[in-house]
Amino acid sequence: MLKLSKKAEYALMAAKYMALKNSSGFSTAKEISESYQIPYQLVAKVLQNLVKSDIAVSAKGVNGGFSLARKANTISLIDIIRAVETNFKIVDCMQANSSSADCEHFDCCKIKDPLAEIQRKIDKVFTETLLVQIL
Amino acid sequence: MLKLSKKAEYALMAAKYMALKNSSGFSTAKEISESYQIPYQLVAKVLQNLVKSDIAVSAKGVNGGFSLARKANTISLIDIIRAVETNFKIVDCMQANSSSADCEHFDCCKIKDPLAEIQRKIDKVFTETLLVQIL
DNA sequence: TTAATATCAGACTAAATCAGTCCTTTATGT
DNA sequence: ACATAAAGGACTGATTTAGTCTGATATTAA
Repeated sequence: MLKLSKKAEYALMAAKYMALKNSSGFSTAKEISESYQIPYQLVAKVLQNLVKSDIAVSAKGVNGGFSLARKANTISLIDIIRAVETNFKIVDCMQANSSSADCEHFDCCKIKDPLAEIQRKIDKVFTETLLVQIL
Repeated sequence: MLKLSKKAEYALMAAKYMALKNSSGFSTAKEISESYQIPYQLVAKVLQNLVKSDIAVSAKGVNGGFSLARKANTISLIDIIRAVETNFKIVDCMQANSSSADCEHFDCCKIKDPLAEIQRKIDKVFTETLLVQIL
């Protein structure tokens, strides 16, 4: 269906929230969750994913929270989405080491190469759009 | 996850099969199913969808089957995909008449407009790729 | 040093979607 | 009539996604 997951949506929203808050300290998961009506646990997970991918930094404890690790004009949407989506591919066989194990049509498939080109173009769209452009 | 459905894959494969067969008569669902190892019932449904969208024509009975309604250089991939996918949108609120009923963040959502632009670019990729280019 | 706050992390459940199957009907050519 | 093949609807099972629950760890402030 070519739909983004909720995790990807929440990641974009959370990144935008932090970018708008600028350098004025940390944003907590609770704060973002309540501002955007996103389930707390979910947005918390997403924020942790952003930290793991070095898009955000975190601080534990009182007055802690999350903030962006870099400026919004150095973060592309594909960075954010890949932080929460392991398999951002239009078909499974686009994966790096895919084989006939991933697709029963692997050998007789006639649309692999054209789809790879489309995949490349879609990646390009998300790569070229920077966080600063969605503020 | 931004993945194409199997139906979309099968539709592209079936369209390609018919295009390659050129004007030399009909292709049956059974024939395509066996050539590409696609479940018969599924590819049959997909072919029916292509007929409904005027991408293919069909003939019942002995010697019947399916063939393309137009030349491969006049059919874009988005035509084929939309024939089998009702909701080809990266987020639900991209739907024509969407409202807060479709998204609990409809009013507080801060990423709708940028995503609409991305949607437009993705549509463009599929619109500009013609069936003839995947043969 | 205790209480409150907030991230970190993994297991788990529920809901939704997708893929595939089954069955019946309708139409066509031999 | 009979074989073939599309049309179409209902249904099931599998997979994926969304969301929840529970507990641990780290930090600050009183």
